[in-house]
Amino acid sequence: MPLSATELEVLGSADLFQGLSPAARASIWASAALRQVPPGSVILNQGDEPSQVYVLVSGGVKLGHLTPNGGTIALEYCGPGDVVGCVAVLRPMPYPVTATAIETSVLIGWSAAQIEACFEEHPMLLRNMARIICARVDDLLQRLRELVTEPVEQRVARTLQRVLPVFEGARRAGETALPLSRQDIAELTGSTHFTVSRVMSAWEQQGIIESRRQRVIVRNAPRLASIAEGAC
Amino acid sequence: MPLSATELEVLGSADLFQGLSPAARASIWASAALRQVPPGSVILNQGDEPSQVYVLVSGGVKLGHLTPNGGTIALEYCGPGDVVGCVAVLRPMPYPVTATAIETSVLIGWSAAQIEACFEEHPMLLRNMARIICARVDDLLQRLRELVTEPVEQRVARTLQRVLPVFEGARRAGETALPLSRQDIAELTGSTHFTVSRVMSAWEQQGIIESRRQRVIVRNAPRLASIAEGAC
DNA sequence: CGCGCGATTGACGCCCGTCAACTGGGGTGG
DNA sequence: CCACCCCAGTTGACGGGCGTCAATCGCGCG
Repeated sequence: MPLSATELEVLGSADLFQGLSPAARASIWASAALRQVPPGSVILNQGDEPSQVYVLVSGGVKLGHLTPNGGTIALEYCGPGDVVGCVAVLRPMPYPVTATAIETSVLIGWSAAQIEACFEEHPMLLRNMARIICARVDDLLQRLRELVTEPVEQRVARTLQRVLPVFEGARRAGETALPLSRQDIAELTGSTHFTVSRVMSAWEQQGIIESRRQRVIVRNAPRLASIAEGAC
Repeated sequence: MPLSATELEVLGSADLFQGLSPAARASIWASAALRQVPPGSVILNQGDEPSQVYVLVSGGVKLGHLTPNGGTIALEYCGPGDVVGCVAVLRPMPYPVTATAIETSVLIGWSAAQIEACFEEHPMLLRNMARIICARVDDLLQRLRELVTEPVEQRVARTLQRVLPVFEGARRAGETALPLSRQDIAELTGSTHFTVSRVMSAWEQQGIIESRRQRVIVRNAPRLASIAEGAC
């Protein structure tokens, strides 16, 4: 199955392939396998030996870390162009997260050996991969800081801000319905769906957001931003 | 100033240089500058533009992240062989942490341009760097999980366990005095020195640890491990 | 249309952060 | 060599944020 023009455009603007010549890109993409998955399916599983790296072409993927006591910590919601499984292929250790499709998604993937070969042939690919992982370090560090220093309300506000661009497709601002349950947001903030519900109920009364079952619409983004920055 | 035999041995077993030929190592080390710093001096500062990467040859370095409200989160205590500043050189963003010497330390360092040249000539160096950053991702992820799911006492136990090997030089087990104040441990656990003091007072009464001013000695490591694992 | 599951709301309590006061060990200067 | 003083550590009191549990509601998919 060949990629469509819009899919190729997505790949072309993906961080992983920046600075590579068209020829290099073509060669790298040629060795990839295409995979389409339905919503809810698991793409790779925490604890498994790393075998594949993917770049998301279309759809959406949730990265979650399972805790020993049955809870889960949501790490990131990925959109088109994002890399999935990047931390694992660079070293022989089990995947630290589980990746689940939240909608019908198309990915292109490489086996560990294939991506290895690409690294050898195109050093820039490895550079890009390293940079992407550095971005993840920054993100985790920020999350750690927020968890230690900020109350739940502020973290929820930050989370909504952070997730918004992922789901904004061609939508206009103020009209994007985030497909997130209270539980999803709790996992993103390191909290519980009870506390999240209380926070969001208060916001809805103030007109900052609007919410239906499993859906959140941000109505007053500036106000949300000020809460995220700590203005009470 | 040339490196001593023991210093060369430390560098040789550093993760960053694994898989490189003696010739490659010599070439990489030749382009490095040696730097010696007294205790308490700042090696690189959070927010500065990244200019240097270092490998710690001897001594000890603390990596801390400063929060907007004046607090600090301790990320890691580095020992000989560890890389300092690795996340920053791979991309043009300010250092996310401040590195401070906790004792007289010797480091070898490269400028961004120099390390760049080494990457080009020795791809394995970049591979190793990427792997080291992946290890940091794992560490941050684990810290995040602990912060969300575990009470302070458990996190303090984990912290002592984690920091012990850094300070164990040629010491025998059960005799290593960790040079950490209550405040230091609080910053490592995302807590306060009050709570840490309470936890450690209880432990001292049970003979698990012994403590003096700015010093902690683990007397009953197995017991500490069981607390770290959540056995109350 | 009915049922299942996500959301809401209240009650309760505990962990731990905050503030204040006190103690004592050890380094420094006289 | 002693005395002073600074700062890390200790301990108690207090309160609030938020996790936990239980009960109920009601949207929306099948």
